[in-house]
Amino acid sequence: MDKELATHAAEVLKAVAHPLRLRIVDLLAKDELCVGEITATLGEKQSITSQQLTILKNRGILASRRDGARVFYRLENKNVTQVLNCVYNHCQAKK
Amino acid sequence: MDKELATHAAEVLKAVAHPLRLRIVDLLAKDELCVGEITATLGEKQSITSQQLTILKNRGILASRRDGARVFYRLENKNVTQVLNCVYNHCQAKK
DNA sequence: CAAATACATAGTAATATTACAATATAGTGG
DNA sequence: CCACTATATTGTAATATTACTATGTATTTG
Repeated sequence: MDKELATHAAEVLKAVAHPLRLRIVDLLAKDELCVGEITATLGEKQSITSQQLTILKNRGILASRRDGARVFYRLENKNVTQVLNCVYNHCQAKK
Repeated sequence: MDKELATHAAEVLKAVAHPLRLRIVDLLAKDELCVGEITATLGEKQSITSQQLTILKNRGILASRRDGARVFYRLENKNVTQVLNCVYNHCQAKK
């Protein structure tokens, strides 16, 4: 297996290998949402949510658009959903 | 999405979110191999390879058995292969 | 038992990640 | 412009990860 591919794949995996980031991606799988909605839905602090949104955006998982005072985030890398489904199926199968 | 599921899924993702660990898992997808073979095939240092094998074993991804002086590692968590295939497909699709 | 081979672990310095509080910036309405 | 809402960023301490060297342990062979 290609070393470069491994490095790239590891970056993608690291990007989502965090409980809050996983929940954010899961939440945005359906529609785009603004930061306030994401924060409220997940019950996390504003600054932490924003921080993790920035990480996901920088790593190409999410994209954002500003609409007035609000910023909406959406899933940019749709393939990530499939990766997560695999992991979820695996986790639930283990129960 | 369940917070607990997110935490568990994140742990699995973190376990494989490392270039060398990904290459190890990929290598062991076919058969079990001993540490020496893994080290030689991947061209990494012995101690680092052993360290990463231990991490993968502790996190339930691999299992091992001793046969004389050698220790063979094998994929214990077969579901991980599917997760990795998703990531690889994604990475290659992006090219 | 001694030497050699195979593997694991300890110690460590550099770096990355995390959660948090505090503050800054952008936009809206009056 | 002012107050308010919405989001982003900064600074920081705690913790985790990484790569590496050196050393330890287990096993086989002579």
